Amino acid sequence: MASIPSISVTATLNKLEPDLKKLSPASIGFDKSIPHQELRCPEPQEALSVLGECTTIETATYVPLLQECIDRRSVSNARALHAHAVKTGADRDPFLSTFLVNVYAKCASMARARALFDELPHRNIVAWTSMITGYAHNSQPDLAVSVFVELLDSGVYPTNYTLGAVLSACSSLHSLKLGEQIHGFVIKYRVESDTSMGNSLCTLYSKCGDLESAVKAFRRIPDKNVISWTTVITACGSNGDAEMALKLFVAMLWTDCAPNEFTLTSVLSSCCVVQALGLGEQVHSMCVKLGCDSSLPVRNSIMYLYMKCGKIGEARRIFNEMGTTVRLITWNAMIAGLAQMMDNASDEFLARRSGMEALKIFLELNRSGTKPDLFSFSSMLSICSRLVVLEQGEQIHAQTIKTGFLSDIVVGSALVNMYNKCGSIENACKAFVEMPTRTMISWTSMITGYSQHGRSREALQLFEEMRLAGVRPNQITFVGVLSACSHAGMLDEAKAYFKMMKNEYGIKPVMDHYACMVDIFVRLGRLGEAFDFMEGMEFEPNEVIWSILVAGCRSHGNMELGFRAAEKLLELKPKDAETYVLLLNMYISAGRWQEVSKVRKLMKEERLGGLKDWSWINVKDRVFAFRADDHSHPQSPDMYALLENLLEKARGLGYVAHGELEVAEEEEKAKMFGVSVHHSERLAIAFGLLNTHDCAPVRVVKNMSVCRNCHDCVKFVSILTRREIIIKDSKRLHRFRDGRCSCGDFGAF
DNA sequence: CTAGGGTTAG
Repeated sequence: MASIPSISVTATLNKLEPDLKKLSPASIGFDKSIPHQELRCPEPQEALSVLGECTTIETATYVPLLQECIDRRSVSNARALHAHAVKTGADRDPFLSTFLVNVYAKCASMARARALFDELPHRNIVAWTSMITGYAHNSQPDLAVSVFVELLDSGVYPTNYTLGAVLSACSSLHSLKLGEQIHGFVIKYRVESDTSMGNSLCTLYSKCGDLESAVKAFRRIPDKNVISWTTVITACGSNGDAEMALKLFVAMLWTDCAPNEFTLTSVLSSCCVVQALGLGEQVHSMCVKLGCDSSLPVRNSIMYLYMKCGKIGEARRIFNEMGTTVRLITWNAMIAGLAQMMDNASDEFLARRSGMEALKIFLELNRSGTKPDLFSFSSMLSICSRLVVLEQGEQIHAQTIKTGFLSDIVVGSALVNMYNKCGSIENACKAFVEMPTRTMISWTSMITGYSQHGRSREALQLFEEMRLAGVRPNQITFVGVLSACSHAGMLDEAKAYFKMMKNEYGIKPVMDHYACMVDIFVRLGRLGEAFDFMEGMEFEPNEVIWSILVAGCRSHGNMELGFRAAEKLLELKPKDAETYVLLLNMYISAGRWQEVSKVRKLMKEERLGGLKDWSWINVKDRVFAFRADDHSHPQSPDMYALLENLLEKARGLGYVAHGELEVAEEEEKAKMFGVSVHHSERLAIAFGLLNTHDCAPVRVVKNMSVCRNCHDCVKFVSILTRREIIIKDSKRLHRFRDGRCSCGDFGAF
């Protein structure tokens, strides 16, 4: 076999491109696929009329007719032919009766296959194998295995075909233990060198999550075919090693083995993971050259690739071209792609645009008469949680109840998450409790929810319950646990959990865990210890950690450490405009003008000039966007009047505006004209208060962090209006109630 | 009587 290049991923990808460009169907010796011929299948009566009234019919006459039944999956025709064979006595031929078992199995009629199998006077190995294959292919892998056990008990020897069928059952059961025992049989019966055996073993280990053994099984196949290559490429892709998948694909191209639509689909999905648009485009053109682009899975993968790489227009074009062949999975890929884009979006505008597009597509999907499934629902719930649109989320919740998909674990977890992210922890809790089964992910989701709502005690209690239930936490669970500790300033607990994570669960701490720990030290004002703790990190701290330190040093008045952290932060050249504002504010308040101009210059270099403050609010299915000091909405006079009125009352209750420095460009303008500043969230809140009923919570999304003044101000507004106000800003969720915020006042700088 | 592909949650 061709050797696999062992160079770094990006280098490999760059090197791959010229090679791929040279590719053409001829260069890899690919036969143009033969057009699929229309199958002509006679109705039962017609089939019987072919046989006529003749009573001495040989097996050979039935076989082609039964073959057509298999191709058409026609149980009724098979039954008619079977009945006819019984009448003529042809079914006494062991070959025909065995074939009939296989026909029923292939037509997914396992009950009939079993009945016939049980009546067979001589069960040969082919009949046994047909039964096992049948169960394995008809989502009854457990029955497949028990038939295999029956076979062993009856003293029959399995063949490579039989073992392949059992292995496939073990794969769908994800049972490594069982599979390894079958692997033992493979060695015992000396069928290791059989290509299909190797392929089945590769699939087994891949499905059981043992990538190393899967690759080993592949390497041991002496004559590798397309299926071997496709299997190993898929194995890498589905076990989190997309780079290896792509390397293997290139290695494959150096052999005589041509890729087919299965291979290309798998390769495209790996391109999606590493967002290799350039490579993906070449694979796309290869699909066209090889005539594989009409395959639905290939098309879906291509569309999903463009989606994931942010080419919505291109994806839409492919989607529209698919016209009437659009199936549910295509809709789902579109929605999932948009959800992904939302997560990868560099700014809130792009994220919102993708999310709103997904809502639109989901509406189209429902109107098309197609029934959404668990994939659609879980993606949509994740989109609703990101957009903080509770009403739409509730509608989807209702739809999941009606369609019965609520009992799905993934949908259930997504629902818990949606309620949490929309600020409704009570409903999240209800959804969590009502789940028929809880996985690690549902526990994690709820723990994180409590933590984000500032309910640290409940978060930690739930974590202990999870452990008691015997569910193993992962990295993300511990992020939730540690951030719960940091919210409540529980340093000792945090240290203990950090240790537990490493020692008891063998989980390596990542950046997020360190960020939580540093955050605790900073909250408690123990800045020196925060620096000491960072010494123990196995990697360089990132901009998030440094900005926590800068902000902490600033609020605790430790300027010396603050400047040190700031220098480090500047070296990293963060991509986030808000971080620069943090630095600017610090340098301005210290009168360090040299650094101020340095930061300004960096911002220009990084093209982070304009900081635009925006907030969004959903009212009755419509989205309203506001900027700072926005006067564009017809209701503006009422909104400003309401705000001034509330501010007046708030001052009476003790609200004082801090002398914060203002840097956003709107504010600079406002200062020049000597007008007061109303940040966008205030306007969105005012609009929400005016346009929703008396006790409805107001939910606002903001593209920047809430400033300290607004944060204080909203607290008073929540008292004065007796309303719950939820703001999701660029950093965290704030839920204001009765003058208090769930963030514990540590979320605003 | 075999073997392989597309969409989901924290």
